[in-house]
Amino acid sequence: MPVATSYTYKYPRGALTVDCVVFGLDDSALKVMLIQRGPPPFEGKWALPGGFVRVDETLDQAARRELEEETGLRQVFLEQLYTFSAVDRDPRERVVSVAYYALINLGEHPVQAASDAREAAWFGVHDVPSLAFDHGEILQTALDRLRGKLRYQPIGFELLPKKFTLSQLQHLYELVLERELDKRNFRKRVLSMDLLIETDEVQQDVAHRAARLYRFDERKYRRLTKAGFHFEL
Amino acid sequence: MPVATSYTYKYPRGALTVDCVVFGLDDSALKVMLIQRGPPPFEGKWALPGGFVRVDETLDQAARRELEEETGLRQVFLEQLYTFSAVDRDPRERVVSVAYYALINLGEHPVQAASDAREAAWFGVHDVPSLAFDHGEILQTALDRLRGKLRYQPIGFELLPKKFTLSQLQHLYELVLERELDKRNFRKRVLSMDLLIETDEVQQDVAHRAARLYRFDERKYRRLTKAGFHFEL
DNA sequence: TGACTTCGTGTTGTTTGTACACGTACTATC
DNA sequence: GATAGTACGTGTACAAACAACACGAAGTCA
Repeated sequence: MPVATSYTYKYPRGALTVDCVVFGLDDSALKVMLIQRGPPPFEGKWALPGGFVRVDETLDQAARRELEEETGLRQVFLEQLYTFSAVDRDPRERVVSVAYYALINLGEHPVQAASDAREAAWFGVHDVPSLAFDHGEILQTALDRLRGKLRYQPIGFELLPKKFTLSQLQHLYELVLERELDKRNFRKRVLSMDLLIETDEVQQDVAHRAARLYRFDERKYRRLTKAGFHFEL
Repeated sequence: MPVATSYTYKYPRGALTVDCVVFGLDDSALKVMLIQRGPPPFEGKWALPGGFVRVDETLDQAARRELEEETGLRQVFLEQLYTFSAVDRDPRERVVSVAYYALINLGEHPVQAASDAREAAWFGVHDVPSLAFDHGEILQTALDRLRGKLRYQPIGFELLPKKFTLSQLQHLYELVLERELDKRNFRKRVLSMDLLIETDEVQQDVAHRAARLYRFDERKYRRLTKAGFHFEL
């Protein structure tokens, strides 16, 4: 550890943080993970997980580090969203924040209690309390981005288990896009892209006829993408 | 002016800059504006216009200020692109840069010589020299974004004069998307959106039959957008 | 007046999108 | 073991959108 206890610059510098909007899919709703703040400002309020960027790490690294420190999540889909810079967005001092969004499957990524004992919880995206800082605006931006991207990039699969049924996939699209889709037409389109691998397994433990499980063929998708293929649902 | 000559913090802080990718449309090609660097590092190399963010301004404000200072451009279309944060992207010290892209019409926005005497020039986007810092990567990201957005947002009009011909519009799409479009089909689609206002003027000073001039109906576009309309070309 | 350039316009065949219903497989309960 | 309940998996027909394609008219210039 360096002994230095302060750093001096010729001009004032704002601080730089990352904030993560973590989306998860419950069987019934699209959820977002929030953390209850300990220290002021906004003590006790809910906020997005995030924190200060260190001087020797990239923003992606910072986002992944904070995500793991505060929620235990590792190796998730994570993408930069937007950089927020309102001068008074943090009441303490100037803070610019680079927002990220992450997509995880709730079943395969149980969220551990945060290591520093702050409480983490899932909220339905249409049922979040008032948030600290400008995190409400960040969340709204993330939702818009997710809705936009879902149509023309295969990011929805990040919200599902590796093996999933076509009904689960359709349900996910209906939840995010907020409109109903026709079952037969949806299946026709999805399968016509030829990017799903039909496994020989079916759903377990359901109280009705079990549906077939599929996997997303990511290798094939990447191959096709390089050849100019354009995903769209 | 404050008397203080230094600012001290408990932890080291990187600097924050903005960089602008300014696209302009010449009659024959899509161009990008570059500035020749004076001081080291990368002295004499071409780079994107940009500079340090002040502690009391937003990123948008910083981008507009730098754009005006270095190129004289004001009141242009400007949108945040991405934030670049490779630890060694600036050899002097840690610098995180928020990239913006701007779209201007070359005829209506002649670029003045930069006030601080650095040279500014336009380059065809496929004909740029090796750039300072990671500006080559930033430019490539901006090009990808422009190509992607052109399809589903009416940003192309920013590159044209207020009154333009359908051929100019088509030409722009062909230049950016890098493929030929069918004239009759293009016109049919554009006009069917009913967002262009036919003026009673025609092109001037051309050595052939003059084409009719149109204007983009931005008010109507905004109105329709609020009602759920989705632009697509 | 003739040569040259760009403008502006419709139709047809093909592909894609959309609307729509029912028998089957399996589980749980009585 | 019969029955009720639930979600699964499938095809067709009509409408709309897309793609391919050519030529006469308007205007300038020499």
